[in-house]
Amino acid sequence: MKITIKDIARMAGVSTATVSMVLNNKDEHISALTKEKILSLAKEYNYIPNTMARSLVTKKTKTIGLIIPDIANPFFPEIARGAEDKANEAGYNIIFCNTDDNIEKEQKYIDMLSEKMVDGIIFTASSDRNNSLDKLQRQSIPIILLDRDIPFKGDVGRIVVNNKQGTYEGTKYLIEKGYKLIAFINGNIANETAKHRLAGFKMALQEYELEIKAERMLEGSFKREWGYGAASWLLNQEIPFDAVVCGNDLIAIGAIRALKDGGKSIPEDVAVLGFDDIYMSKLVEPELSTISQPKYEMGYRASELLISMIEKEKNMDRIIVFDTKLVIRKST
Amino acid sequence: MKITIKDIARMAGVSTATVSMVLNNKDEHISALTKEKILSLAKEYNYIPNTMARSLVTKKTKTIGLIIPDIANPFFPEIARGAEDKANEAGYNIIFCNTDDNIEKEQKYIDMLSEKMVDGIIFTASSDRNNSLDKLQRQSIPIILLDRDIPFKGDVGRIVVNNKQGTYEGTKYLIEKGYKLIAFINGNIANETAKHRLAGFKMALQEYELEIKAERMLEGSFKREWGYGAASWLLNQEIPFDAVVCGNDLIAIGAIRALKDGGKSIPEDVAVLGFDDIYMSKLVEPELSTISQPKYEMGYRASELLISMIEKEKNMDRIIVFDTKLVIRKST
DNA sequence: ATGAAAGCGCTAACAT
DNA sequence: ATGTTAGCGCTTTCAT
Repeated sequence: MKITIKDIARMAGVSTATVSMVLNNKDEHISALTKEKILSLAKEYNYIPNTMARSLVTKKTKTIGLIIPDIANPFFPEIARGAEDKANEAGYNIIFCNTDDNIEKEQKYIDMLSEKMVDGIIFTASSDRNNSLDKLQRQSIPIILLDRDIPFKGDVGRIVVNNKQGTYEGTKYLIEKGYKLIAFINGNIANETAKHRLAGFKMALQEYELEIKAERMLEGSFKREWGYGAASWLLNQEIPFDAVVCGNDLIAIGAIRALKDGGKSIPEDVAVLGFDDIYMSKLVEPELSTISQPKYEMGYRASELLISMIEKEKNMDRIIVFDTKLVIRKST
Repeated sequence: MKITIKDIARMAGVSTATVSMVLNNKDEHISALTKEKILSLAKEYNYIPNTMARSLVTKKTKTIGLIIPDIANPFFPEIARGAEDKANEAGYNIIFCNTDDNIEKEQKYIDMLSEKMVDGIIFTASSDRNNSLDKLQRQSIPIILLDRDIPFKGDVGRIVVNNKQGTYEGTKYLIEKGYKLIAFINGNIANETAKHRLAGFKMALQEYELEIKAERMLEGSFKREWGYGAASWLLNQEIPFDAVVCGNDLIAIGAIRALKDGGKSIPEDVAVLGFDDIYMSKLVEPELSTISQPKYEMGYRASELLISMIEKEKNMDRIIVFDTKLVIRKST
């Protein structure tokens, strides 16, 4: 049997307005006595405010939506954790949604979230063929585009990492270490991220006047199985290579396995460089060198930016660009 | 500028009641014509129902809370994914919360969730010194206790795995393979889970009349660092052992590393058995044999049970016990 | 087949 | 310092 401000008002012999004010600390002109009375009554009867009722009038729900492809993909848990931590600090809750990069699911979730009147959305968009964003904008729900920087001209916040710079530096490092025949196993190139990573790779080769050979640049998906398949293919085709930079760590982990199965030793015969720095990159053997993204912080800052947009703070940058960090372990 | 049923009612020249009924498919006695009119108006103006207003009267929010220690812990993403998938199928959203096994955070989240009027909560409880559950029960919010089966006499659903049976079978397998000096590196024994896993281990030793030596049973935390430390200690103390079963995979992965650093080869010198079957157990070298829990399904069934409790279905079991499955890979 | 009206629990002017 | 009132957007009897 839930108790409401009405009940408390009756018991305290005051109006609901008074109770509401006290309970929301807008109590400048409330006498200490009634304040006391209300507070103790609230405690005694274990009063729990009904935020739905509040939200209905204030138009704020203190909840934000987090739309990602898949929480079970090792790249996302840390991001989600960062986002949740900041949200929680600021008194917000997070509703999380897994889209599997499927546009219909994205649309459906976006609809659900806007029905739930979330105050804002953090969105890892699968692609830009997506009118959901326009829909959201029309409702003027603040949006943060996270990780995947799709072209969208609306007023959104962006959290991106400098992918091109990342592979550029990683590849450069390899070149300066003396590797000359460097392959690139990419994820799905429909993805902006994949494009930028490839661009950084090429840029480094160009700068050092190394040949950019198509047969050494493979494109597939951001999965371990693809990394395994691609590296095996390179081996089977007897395409010469002494290093391979990978679109992400999962690909790299698959590639390492294929290389080892093919009798290569790492990094002596072939160096392998990953991207992301997921938890398990420290656990494979040899430990994976990788281009690290600050995942936790990306999530954290995404929430932070979103909340500042929600609360209409001025003068903050709408775009935060993170630099990657080259982490050298044992595979290069 | 959001549009409401009131607007639609005005435009269609009908009452809000009629609009509400049509939009909720309670339209048995509504003429096809007005139905049509309302539906097309709703579409044209891109009507989005305000679920807060709805919830205020129906007392249902179609959202459920998921309280776990840490989404960045590799054990939880799959569970969360399973829970979210089922919730989504049934039209529910999930609010997720990370407690770090910290009681204050648990309490705070539980309060937030009950203010948000979630329809139910899936809860991985850190301990039973916790009156939050009573609080929830008083509000008659359905609860599922997931994974950690704390003693609580209220009316809750439970999703548990047969931990004792798991380590029993795993240990038995090791014994039958000929291992005789089996160590056990456990997590924090304050935890019911840890207790049961230890009990299964002992049971197997007993059954085969193997000595249960205290020096071979270590207790720490469910972390990789502890696994490394514990295995190193065993080595340094020159305590004889030819196999080690671990409280979870993270511990096992740490132990493998320590053993390798100590010059042991696995499984020739020492066999290592994990528990959980997290994603990365396939990636370490040698691939980890482990006692597998059906994490995705546990999450999925947790949502399913919770939703059936919310929707007051009868005759379903309030407790679902999952069996573990011994997965033999290369480390044993 | 449709409408009128009450009310969910709360906040926010505006009065007093 | 506190009360009155209206209303947020919706659902749900009960009438008609």
